[in-house]
Amino acid sequence: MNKPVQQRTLKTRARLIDAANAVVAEAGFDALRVEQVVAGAGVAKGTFFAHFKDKDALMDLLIGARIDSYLDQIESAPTPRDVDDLIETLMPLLNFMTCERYVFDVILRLSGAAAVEQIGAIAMTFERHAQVVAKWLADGPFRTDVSPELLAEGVHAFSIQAMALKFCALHNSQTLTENLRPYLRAWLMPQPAS
Amino acid sequence: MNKPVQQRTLKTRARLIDAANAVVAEAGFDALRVEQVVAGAGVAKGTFFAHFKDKDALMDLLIGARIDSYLDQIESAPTPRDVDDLIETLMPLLNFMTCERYVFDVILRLSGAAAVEQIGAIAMTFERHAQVVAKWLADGPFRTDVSPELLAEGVHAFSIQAMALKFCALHNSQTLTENLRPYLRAWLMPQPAS
DNA sequence: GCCAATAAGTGACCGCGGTCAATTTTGGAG
DNA sequence: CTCCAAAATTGACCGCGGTCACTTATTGGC
Repeated sequence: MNKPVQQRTLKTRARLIDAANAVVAEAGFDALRVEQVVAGAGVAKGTFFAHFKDKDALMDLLIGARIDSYLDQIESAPTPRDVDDLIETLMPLLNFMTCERYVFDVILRLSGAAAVEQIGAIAMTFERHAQVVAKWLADGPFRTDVSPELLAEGVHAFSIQAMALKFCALHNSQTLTENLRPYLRAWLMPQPAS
Repeated sequence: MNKPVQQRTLKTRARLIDAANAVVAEAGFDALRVEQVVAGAGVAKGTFFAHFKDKDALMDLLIGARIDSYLDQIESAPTPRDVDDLIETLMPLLNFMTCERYVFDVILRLSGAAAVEQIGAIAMTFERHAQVVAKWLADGPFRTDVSPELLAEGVHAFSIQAMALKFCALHNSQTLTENLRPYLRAWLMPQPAS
């Protein structure tokens, strides 16, 4: 039984990821060029694509890792007591997801995997996000006529909506928080007329 | 005062759009190549970009026009009496928006204009969509504790969510309609526990 | 009808993501 | 140690969106 993966492979992969992180730190995600990454890692272009299916796969890794670290923070935060509390807890993540237009686009594009066998880091974080939020919503002072899972999916949908508005010239006069609050109030604590 | 736009310009533009529509009819939006469009129109590549800022601008026009025609149908439909009725009325539009993964991506990307002066066709249709739905929701048997405008934005957010799930391997076992129904029931007709 | 001034059109060229046949490196079998 | 098949790497090449200095057509003033 062969050692299935060589040491060299791991080293090259690490060099590519390090180089990519350096480029991102320097110039942001949108400015990342594959040629720059391979130059920084000291390998040929083809090597990059032997390690990553395409540029999106690298972005999935880089962005997914950061989302995951935000989720770590979120998971260790206390259960929010109301909508404002919930929003405040989510804000670091939402701010990261909208730090660049390009980042938001990549996240939307990769948040659903086309096939089960190619679920990426970002798609995983979305599952995790839903679970964390659902657990909160089951405990909190929110509506109980629908399942916490459905509520969490709604929080997700409205977060996407609010983030999209941030990039829209017609609606970006309000902050993300201000956009999100009325949605979540109406979603989580409805007061329908009798 | 000069005639600001020449006849030739309109003719070339029309030829480009015709050629683009022919390509789309033949092979779909995703397969459209600028080189194929200019070949079909009998002009040089540079001419294309004198008429459209980029390929997305052409897509905005083509896709926006189709969305608009679906909105015409929707607008002339009777006010929906319940959630299922609403979904059925919206379905032709939602089906078109998810006819190709590429089309959905373009719509998401162009649904918010980065600057007011460059609001495109798709962004316009989203405004129109919100107005049509808001008018319906004001009349129908739906919750009244929040404004019809906010309700309409929610319908939009959940529609996007349901469409995204259609492209997601983890959640595409249900149809778009089945995904959308529980969201809209919970959003438009909440029954919170007393 | 002629002549600038301006608008429209051209195509060679570039940037960058992605491919692949050829080459080098690796690690275990004999 | 030698050999070799699989794994890793290479870099020339391609596809395609987008640019721009230059050419060609149009139009209003004389």
